[in-house]
Amino acid sequence: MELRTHTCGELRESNVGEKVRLAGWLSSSRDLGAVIFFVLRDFYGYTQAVVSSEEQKEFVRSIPRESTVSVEGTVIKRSAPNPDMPTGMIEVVPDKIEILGKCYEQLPFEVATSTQSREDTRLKYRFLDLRNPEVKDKIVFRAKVVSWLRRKMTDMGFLEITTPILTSSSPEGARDFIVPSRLHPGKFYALPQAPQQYKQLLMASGFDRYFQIAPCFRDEDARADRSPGEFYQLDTEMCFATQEDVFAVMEEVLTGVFSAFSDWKVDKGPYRRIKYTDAMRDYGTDKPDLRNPLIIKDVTDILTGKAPFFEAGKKIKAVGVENFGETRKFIDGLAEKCKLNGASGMYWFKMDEKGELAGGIAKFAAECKDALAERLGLKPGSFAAIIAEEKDAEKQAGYLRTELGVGLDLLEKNAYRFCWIVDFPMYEYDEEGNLTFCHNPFSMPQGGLDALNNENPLDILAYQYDSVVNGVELSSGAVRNHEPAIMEKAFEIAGYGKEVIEQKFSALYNAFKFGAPPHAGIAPGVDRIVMLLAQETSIREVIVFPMDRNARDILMGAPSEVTDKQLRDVHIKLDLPKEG
RNA sequence: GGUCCGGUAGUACAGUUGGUUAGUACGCCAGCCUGUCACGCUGGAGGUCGAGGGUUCGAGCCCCUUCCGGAUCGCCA
Repeated sequence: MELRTHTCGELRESNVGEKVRLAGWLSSSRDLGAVIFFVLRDFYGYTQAVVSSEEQKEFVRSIPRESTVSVEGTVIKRSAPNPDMPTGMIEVVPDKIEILGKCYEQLPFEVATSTQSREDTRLKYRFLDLRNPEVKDKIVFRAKVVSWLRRKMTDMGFLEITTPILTSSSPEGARDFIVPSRLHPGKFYALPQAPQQYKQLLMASGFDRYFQIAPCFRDEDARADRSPGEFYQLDTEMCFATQEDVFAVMEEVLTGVFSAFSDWKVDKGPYRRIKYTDAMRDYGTDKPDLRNPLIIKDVTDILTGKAPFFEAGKKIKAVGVENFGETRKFIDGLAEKCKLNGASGMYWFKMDEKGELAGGIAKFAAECKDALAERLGLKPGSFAAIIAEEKDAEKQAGYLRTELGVGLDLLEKNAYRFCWIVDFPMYEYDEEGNLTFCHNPFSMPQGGLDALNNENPLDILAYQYDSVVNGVELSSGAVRNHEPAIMEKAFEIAGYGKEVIEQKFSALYNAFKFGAPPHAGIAPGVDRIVMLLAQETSIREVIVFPMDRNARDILMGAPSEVTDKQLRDVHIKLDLPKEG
């Protein structure tokens, strides 16, 4: 006989009287003395069985929870149904109970409440953690989202092509994971940070519309919304496409997937486009949360010199809030957070019911009350918070804006608000004062070769764009630079000779000499899409076997030492710092 | 790498001003219970209080060092 005739989520009143066989994990048992109810759990659900013979009760009592068990028996109608359970109208009266796989060890946590355990314990016993339906369902959810994205992209005429995992190191961007080569002593593969060059090569080959649910590897530290080591992107690229063509496709895909998997309000395309400089000015970040109604205003012209701490040379930014009813404790807490974030201070005042400035720095600001009131939209009952910094004023004001919006509960509820951040600068100065690519060297500069030749590099914009939803950077993309001459000039400005392009991007550079199509693409982060849709704050909850935040796989014990032979094979001698 | 917070039974946590035998819940073990729904009730076992050092008559608690975990910044073209 087969191991099971039905799953544990399947039986209903209509099955009453049938002989069935179920298999699953012993989820719980309730020993009432004369009878024992026990519940089997599998991927599909729960089903209760009931035993009353002394022999069967003794056996059931001997089975440790979380063992796998099969139950062969008859479906009966329950005398006390459980309406909260899909199978709650019935139960199984076993003829035969068998242990299929015994649970020999004490459980490190209870499956039903696994999420309350420490994360490292959960990760070490991830296979148990995943038995918890609450945990498992997020992985199922992810699978459905990925499946939806695949189907949507395919329906829109994109071809799924997988590209190599063992590839070459690229010089820009994040730290590479490198893999030593056995056949080529002293040489290394690198795991791709993104399939960037491959997909552009596919464009040069004429694969008109490409996509891939692509694994990407970057050896950088983790964040709550950024898994260390590896993550997945919906990587896509289109031939003969403009920025607007990419936006149109992505607006359909992103609005589609967010609508399909959430009941929240979802922006429809065209999304708001916000120039990078405007985003920095109004929101203090290039990933603004548009659910937050607060806008940053520059008040440098009004307040410079009005107080000892508003000396010339500082940029002064302010955020005004109406109907402010919070306590001094809230204000002090806000100031404390701003300082922890690196601000030199946070200044504030209120406008009282008579329209006079009060509290905080009111005595310094009073003389420019009217100008401030107009700029910040202050009314009686309003509050204004101010940041003054020589550098990073935008960033600190952006942090203030977020903390105020969240702290005052001003964010729009149950909504996904999308925007495009466009017109990123092509170049910026690095810490040493050298010109460097602001985003990536593959983007087409606006104005092309002409702009590169004639404009101040810092004024040149790139066809580079990010999609942002609710303050999360969801994807990054660009119209690519497909002209060898423009590439050469773009690299020259950043201080790289032609030989650097030939060395580091030889394949692309070469390909572009043989008739390259204009092309553009983008790559939304799959983990982040799923995280946002699942309303999770930790990205590790939507990854089936996540690494811990130190990029270790506790379950598998990776990274681990290898044998001397393995090292010899790849021509590597370790040079480790001495212990202690 | 910096800053902040934490580490007490298998798990989650409490532990007052430094003071007798370190508690609670769940889990585990034993017993009772005929309709439970994470059943309930009674009893029991289970602790290197992360590690090392110091202060003290006395340390889970105070100090120093160190390890580990979490948050955050740096970093992530």
